Amino acid sequence: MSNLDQIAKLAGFSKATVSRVLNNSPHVSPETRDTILAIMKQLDYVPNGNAVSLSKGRTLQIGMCAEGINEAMLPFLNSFVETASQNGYQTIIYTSGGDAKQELKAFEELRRKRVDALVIITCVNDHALLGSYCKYGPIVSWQRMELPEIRSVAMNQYDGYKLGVEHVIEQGCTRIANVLGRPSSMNTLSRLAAYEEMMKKHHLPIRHEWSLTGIYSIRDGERVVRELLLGGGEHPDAVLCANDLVAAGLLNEARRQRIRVPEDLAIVGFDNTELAHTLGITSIDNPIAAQAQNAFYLLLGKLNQAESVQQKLQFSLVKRVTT
Amino acid sequence: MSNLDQIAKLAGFSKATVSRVLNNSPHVSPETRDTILAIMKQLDYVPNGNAVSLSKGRTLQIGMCAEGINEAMLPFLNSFVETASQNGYQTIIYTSGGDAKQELKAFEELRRKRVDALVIITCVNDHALLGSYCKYGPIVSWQRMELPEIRSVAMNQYDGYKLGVEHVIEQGCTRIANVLGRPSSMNTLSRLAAYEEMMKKHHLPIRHEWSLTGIYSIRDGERVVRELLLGGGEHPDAVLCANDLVAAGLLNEARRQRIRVPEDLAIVGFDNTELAHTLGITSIDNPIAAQAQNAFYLLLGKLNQAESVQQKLQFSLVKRVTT
DNA sequence: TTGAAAGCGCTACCAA
DNA sequence: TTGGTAGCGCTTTCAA
Repeated sequence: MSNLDQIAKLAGFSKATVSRVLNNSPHVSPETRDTILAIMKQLDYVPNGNAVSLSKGRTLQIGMCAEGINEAMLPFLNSFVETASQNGYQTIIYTSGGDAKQELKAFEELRRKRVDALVIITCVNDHALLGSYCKYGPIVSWQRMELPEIRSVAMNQYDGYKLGVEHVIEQGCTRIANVLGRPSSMNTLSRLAAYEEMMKKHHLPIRHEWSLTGIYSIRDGERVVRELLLGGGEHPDAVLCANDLVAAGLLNEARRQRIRVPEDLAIVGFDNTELAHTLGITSIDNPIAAQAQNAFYLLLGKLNQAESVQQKLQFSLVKRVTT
Repeated sequence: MSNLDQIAKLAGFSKATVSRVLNNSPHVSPETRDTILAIMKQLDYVPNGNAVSLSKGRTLQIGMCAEGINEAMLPFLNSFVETASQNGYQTIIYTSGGDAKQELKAFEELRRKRVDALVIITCVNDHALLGSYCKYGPIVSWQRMELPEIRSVAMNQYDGYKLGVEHVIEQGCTRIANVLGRPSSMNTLSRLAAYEEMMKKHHLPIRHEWSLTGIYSIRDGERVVRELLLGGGEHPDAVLCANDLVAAGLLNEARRQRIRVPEDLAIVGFDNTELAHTLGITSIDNPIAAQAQNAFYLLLGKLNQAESVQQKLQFSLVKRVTT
């Protein structure tokens, strides 16, 4: 493995000049540049990334923090990784499995200067604690946060959820249930607020036992059918789901139980993923890839002390056969 | 931001001693250690990751190369990231979007010592070219490779596919179609070989127009129904799918077209993912998470010049309602 | 047990 | 346009 020193010696120039060639400095004569480039090629030279990072004080690496990666995050992840890459940044994944200690390691890596910035997909630590890491570098979040220091690129799901509630009401549903994710996350609270407002506006009854939380996956969705639709008493005639996975599980199990969709039960997903399209699930479109781009450019802006232009985004409802 | 030098000065010891404390060297007296640790805590000190990497010549980072991340890779990705993390290694994602030039950047990062090793999920460059990067660090692959230098942790799908073909034949199917992924990948070839062998063994006709390639996603699976099952003439009575996504698309579209499953058409997926479970798709179980662990330990072994123990793995068929 | 000093490989400032 | 040199922050031998 050759290094700058060797190149400099062989070419008969100083390390400084070789470094200039490496960094495309205009202050190098064409002949000198050619000579040096030739030697580099000959020795199969590439600069050592760690040395560059140490010297420059920047790694061109961005950390991505999540409990674990699932389908719902894929559009965000792919879009972020690609956007970053186009701008010369690599993405390091830190998954915590929901362990707060483990999660904190990602933030420590920011402090240790292994990454220049951090993007949170989901996090479990106290937000204020995480916010204290902002002094080590820019942090942005997908998950909505309670602090001003860590901006979130996610949209206020209040607006999106309202579309869903409005839609099933228009379809004639009156007994509307919510199947939600993390119990007291901002998204859940926003959705509940939208739900309650719409229900009140239309003078429909709000039944708290029809708002379930902690539902995330296909299997969770299947379980919901048993909890919400198979017991005695009155059943909901519409369910708004935490995401399309849940909606898929719900739909599948409902059909298995001979519940007619949408006649007896309307189902609305969230995010409008490929899965919703495939299974014909009505879903609320959430422009996730664009949010990831916003996230990256927000970080890049802070890294370069420049203002970054953010795309304006909005929700929309895609009606399919489940409503 | 404090550094080693400041800690050393404040503590009244040399940098060497401070470094020893950092690296848990036994050659430090307890009192010295305590003093130094106290100062570190007081100054909120953490070592600079880049400096450590440069000095040690190792980054504790492993690159992961893929065209893009999709659901099928998630179990591998999550398992790999977690296993790596447990062993002190972080994972950097490099996606190429199928662009060979872009993909090569991941391998250049190995050469530049930004990562200690590389794991290939999928790659598009010439294998021999990629193999030439082995001199810069260990490389292992999930996708099967044609070179001995880059070992693959994937299993020979010949064995798995045979289970599938055998199964549908046992169910009484005779007109068996294959829906495959990358046209001339080793997996596709292995599957075709298994198919042909089983068909010959049972004296069943092999119809090459019933072997489709380049099918990956749910939507692709939906398309297959139109191509394979809706035209005039004879139709297959069983389809073995590239993966569970394809099987899901196929199943869904078949039902939409009023094709009875499994009476008129048996469907077998591959990988036995959550989706297959949910939709009740018979699938061939592929222990992917374990393969990811094998991949990591293979790399770790080479990094530490030690032999690594590999888990022995095998396929199995999970029968559900689509056969 | 501790310290001095020579790396690790590159950047960037100041002179020339 | 080029070179000298002092960093960047930590590790690791060699001596003491």
